[in-house]
Amino acid sequence: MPTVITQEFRFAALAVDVVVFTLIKDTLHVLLTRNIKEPFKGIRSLPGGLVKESESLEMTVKRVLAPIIDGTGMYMEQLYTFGNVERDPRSRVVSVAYLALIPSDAIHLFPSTYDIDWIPVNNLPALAYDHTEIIGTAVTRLKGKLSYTNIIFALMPEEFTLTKLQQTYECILGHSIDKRNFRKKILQLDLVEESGNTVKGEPNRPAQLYRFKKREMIEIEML
Amino acid sequence: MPTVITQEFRFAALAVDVVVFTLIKDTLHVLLTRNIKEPFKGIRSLPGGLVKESESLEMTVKRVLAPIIDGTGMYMEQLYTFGNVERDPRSRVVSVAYLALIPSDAIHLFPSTYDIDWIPVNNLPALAYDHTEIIGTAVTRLKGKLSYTNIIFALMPEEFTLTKLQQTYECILGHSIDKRNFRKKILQLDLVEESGNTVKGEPNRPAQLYRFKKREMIEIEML
DNA sequence: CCAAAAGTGTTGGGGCTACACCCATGT
DNA sequence: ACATGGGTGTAGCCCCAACACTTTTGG
Repeated sequence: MPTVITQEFRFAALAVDVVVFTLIKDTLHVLLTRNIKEPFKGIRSLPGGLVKESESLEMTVKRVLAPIIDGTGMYMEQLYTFGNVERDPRSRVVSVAYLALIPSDAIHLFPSTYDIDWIPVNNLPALAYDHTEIIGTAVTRLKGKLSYTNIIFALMPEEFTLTKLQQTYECILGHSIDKRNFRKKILQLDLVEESGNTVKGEPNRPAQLYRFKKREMIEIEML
Repeated sequence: MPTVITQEFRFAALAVDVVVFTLIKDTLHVLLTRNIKEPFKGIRSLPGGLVKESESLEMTVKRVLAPIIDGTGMYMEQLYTFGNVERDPRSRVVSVAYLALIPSDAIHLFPSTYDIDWIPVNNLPALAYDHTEIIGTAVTRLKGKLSYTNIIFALMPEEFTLTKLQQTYECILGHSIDKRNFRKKILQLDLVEESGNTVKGEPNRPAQLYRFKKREMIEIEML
């Protein structure tokens, strides 16, 4: 690399795009905004923004999300960098995509001038840029991580029933799981503990509530 | 994002750094160059370079490697993007790191004015920038992929013995594997076939040579 | 004939899958 | 009492891990 980096190499803008997933009514949803300016006016896209000179990539992600959702304690990881020459029609923009997960009880959007919504990933409209591809990459990553990490904790509220946990796996993986085997496996892995509380007010036997012992990602053979 | 991307956002240079691994004498080696200019004169670093305006990231990787090694048919994947503000003392440089693998019979370096060598990953010298961290990330990725893909093909020559294949797994994973179980598993996965040739000229029983049926990466439960 | 690495089967145990009924509550 | 989801155990099978000796060649 050259000793001095000339202006010739500062042609690209650097952006982040964030794929925020959550679970709504047993369906995986992604956070989308609607562009208010050309060249994609009216078309939906992922929340994102240009990196500023004094910001790390993670800082940019937090800044971009701050006006939209409460990202406190949110799980976040770098997903992939999309650098095709033609991916942004305005000029060369290289985008570092991030994957973020928030629990289903923290999905409330802040009041905003932006037009922002949760959209089911299985029913996406046409999106700006290469954002359809980015979301596809994110879904693949999430599915993969479900089977060798405890990442699912990042989609669950503080307390939850084992049935709810199982449904979460099922609707992301796209296939059903045997109830007894699932419970044996989860309990044996020793990742959750009873909270002592139960679900009340339903016309059936009240379910035991559980919580994760640790809310940090570890690698472990799951399903 | 703004409609027009002003010069204010074009502060960063974009670079690629490539972690090229190969196997030499049953040890994982990485390709390192020695810097000939400040601020890291004399210090080793990964081969890399600044992305040009008309290049995709992959094109930059190929251009950077072309004078050094024959990368024809080389396996390559994007590894991670390193974007800390202070990672390059000269100015803001965001680097997209790539992981590349080449077979042990294709490691010959092109004659070059650069000072380039294969260095064992377990015995790295101090490196420039955050390149030690990048190599660490690459080793972790490689180990992980060994267990759920057939990626090892990218480190093997066209023909090889099963013992050699096993040794390759062992020295990357860092633990030994039972010979009979290993051979059962590999043959059952149906990834390799006998080439018909045998090793000649050794003072012991000649080993059968095998080749991979397909030299492209697939996901499959390995070890 | 000796040294060196190649090649080959079996057995036991643990984990996964498949499967059906009783329980506790609200109405 | 009934409707609804919660909660539980077992048996067969498959896969994995552990383990040692014979074979083939060159010198």
